[in-house]
Amino acid sequence: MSVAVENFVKAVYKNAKRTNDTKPGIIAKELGISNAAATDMAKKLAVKDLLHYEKYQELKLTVKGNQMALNVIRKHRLWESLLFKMFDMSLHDIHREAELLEHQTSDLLANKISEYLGNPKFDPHGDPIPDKNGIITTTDTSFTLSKANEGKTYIISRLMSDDKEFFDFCAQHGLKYGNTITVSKQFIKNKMTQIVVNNNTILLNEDFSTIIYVNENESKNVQH
Amino acid sequence: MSVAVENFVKAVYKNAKRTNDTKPGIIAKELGISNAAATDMAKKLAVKDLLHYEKYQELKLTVKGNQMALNVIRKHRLWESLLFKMFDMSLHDIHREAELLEHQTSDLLANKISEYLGNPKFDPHGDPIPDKNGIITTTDTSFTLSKANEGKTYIISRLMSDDKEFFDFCAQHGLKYGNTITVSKQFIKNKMTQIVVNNNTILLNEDFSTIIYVNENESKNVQH
DNA sequence: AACTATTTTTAAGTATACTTAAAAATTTAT
DNA sequence: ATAAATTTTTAAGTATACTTAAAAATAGTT
Repeated sequence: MSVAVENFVKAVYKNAKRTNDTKPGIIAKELGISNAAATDMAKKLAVKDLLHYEKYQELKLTVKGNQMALNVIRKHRLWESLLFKMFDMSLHDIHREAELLEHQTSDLLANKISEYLGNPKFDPHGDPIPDKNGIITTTDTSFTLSKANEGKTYIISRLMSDDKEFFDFCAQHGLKYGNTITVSKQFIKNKMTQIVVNNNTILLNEDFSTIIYVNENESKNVQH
Repeated sequence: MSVAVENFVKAVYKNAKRTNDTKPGIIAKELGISNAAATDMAKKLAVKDLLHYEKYQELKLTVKGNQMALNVIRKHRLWESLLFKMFDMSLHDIHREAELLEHQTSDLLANKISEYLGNPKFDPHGDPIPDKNGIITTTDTSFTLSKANEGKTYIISRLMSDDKEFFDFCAQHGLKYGNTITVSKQFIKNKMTQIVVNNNTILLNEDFSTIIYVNENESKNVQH
């Protein structure tokens, strides 16, 4: 299946995880194409039995479409894990490379990469990696920094973003998957979170505190 | 530049290395497209200043086209080197993966891979890897097995093929880049070469003895 | 409930990378 | 040297994945 198809299916999958209003417009915005193109593609994918399409209704992946999305996501996250482990590159660069490589990777190679890495369950962003059957076994106990408690210490479990500026900020301040941070203050009214990382105090606004996910220090979720 | 363009330029480059009759037909055969499509593409690439095109004449890459070809070949051979090192996969499978990955790899990532591998000068087939400026410094002293001397021992330096059957044969008999083999007999009249690998005697016909390249045992070319 | 704004859809058109069929030129063989 | 074979080119057409513009339907607002 083509890159355009895989990306469309992936975008539908990801959107459906977040909202329950997955219509062509949102996907178009996500992929940077026109609404017309998205509607067009949706119709074509319905013919290929990748999603259910009815005029003006929500887009819903079929079982087949779901499998395809999970397979692409698996490859993306495996590539991120491999590149992160092997090379000194920014998470943002790694994400960009994985975005391309994910479409040109055989199942065989994906399995080899997974095996090499010890079949990891999370990528460097903390996102779960579906297994070869598309199954995500991990129960995610993490929550956003904005909901963390003052005075407590946490472990970063996800950096949920594609934004270069965010990753640059993270890299600069030691905000990295697996690292330990302490929440020194929650400014509820102003929606800011103050944290301590590597003995540096940083103030995060809502944009950032809601895309950084953490786990309790003693969490069972730290299996790598 | 698109995958089709990169593959076309690469095919022209490779053909020009072998023959001096690089016309659309040969490229078409190489890429598995029609002659018409090859002529068409040649015209388009001329507009992009990637090759010189004149009706019925040979296709000749411009400096820009040459650079593009070398860049793609570099990425291909780096991927082959990396996959060969990391994973237990057949050379044929590795070749197929590299054929796809080569088009989706930034220069940055290519450099990272090269660095990680210690900037190798040869890939697992023994083919030279252009450096980041497209320069191939290696002087190749290797020759085909068909031209080797009876009784002498050699080191395999290139397996020049894309053919799965050939690679399966190689894998089965220990014919691998860097391995040592002895030529026990040359059947000049019948164009066969008898070799000894791992204490096994194998008879190779012309098809195989002309795509297996070797170096003298004491060669200076064994720099990895 | 009706008007407005937004979204979705349809329709028509574009670029890329092919295809087949036939014409034109070149190459090969006698 | 000329006919036959092959290759190259041109021409017309297709599928994919988009675009813009306008019509149709839905959603939001008062």
